[in-house]
Amino acid sequence: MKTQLKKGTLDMCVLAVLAKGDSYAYQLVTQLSTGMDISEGTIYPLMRRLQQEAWVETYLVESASGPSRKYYRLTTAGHTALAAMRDEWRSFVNEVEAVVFAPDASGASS
Amino acid sequence: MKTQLKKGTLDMCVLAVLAKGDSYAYQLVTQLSTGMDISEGTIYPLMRRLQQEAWVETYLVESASGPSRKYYRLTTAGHTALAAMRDEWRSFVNEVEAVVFAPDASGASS
DNA sequence: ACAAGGTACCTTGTAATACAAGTATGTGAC
DNA sequence: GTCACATACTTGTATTACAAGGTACCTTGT
Repeated sequence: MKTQLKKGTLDMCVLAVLAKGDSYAYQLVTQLSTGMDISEGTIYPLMRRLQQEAWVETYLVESASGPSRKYYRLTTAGHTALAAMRDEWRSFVNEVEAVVFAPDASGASS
Repeated sequence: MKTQLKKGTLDMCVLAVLAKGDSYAYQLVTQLSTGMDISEGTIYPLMRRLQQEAWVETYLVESASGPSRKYYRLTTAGHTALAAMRDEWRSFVNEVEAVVFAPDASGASS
């Protein structure tokens, strides 16, 4: 999958997944890897950014099958940010498609 | 407009505009700046990339109002690449929206 | 007890790309 | 002669995704 297209969308995707329920980084990689394809080297810096923006907060939970898991929970600001990102994403997609799938572009035989 | 979202889409947008008719960089900036917002510092390196991929070819046309214009014309390979990009864009949007606008995400209580 | 393998965390360094700011040249207006 | 505009181009900076590596915990086999 094209790396460049993902730029700026992964934070929105992660926030959207967290909106459905708390999770931890390793699991997010697993969940999002079906389809979106995100890797560990990406998620950890990303989670730190989200936390620095105060969009998520963390708590530790012990695991029976490995080290403690650091769960992330969406804050109120996180929900707000997610909503804004969804809007921005929608407008962006509309603008791109207005250019790329313009009525005149390919179909007509002129 | 969010810079990061544009990553990887501008080349597709430029190819799509060129599919409707030849143009030169300065004009592309003007056209795409209504909506997409692309800047000169972006377009010139981008055009060179497109040319290196052999997706566009150039020819010079003298202008009565300034330096000669370097027009870009889509090659056959360029049309093919544009079609592939459109497909990839569509799948990408679908995958993102499957995550971000998932049925379960925001509406339900509980 | 020890090795192996999966879970889970995190940190480098690298590549791609968009942009602001600057350089240069031609043309016409004042 | 200077100013503004059209047009081409360059350089340096920021953001981000990723591969590759490293640490630590826990279970299972031997």
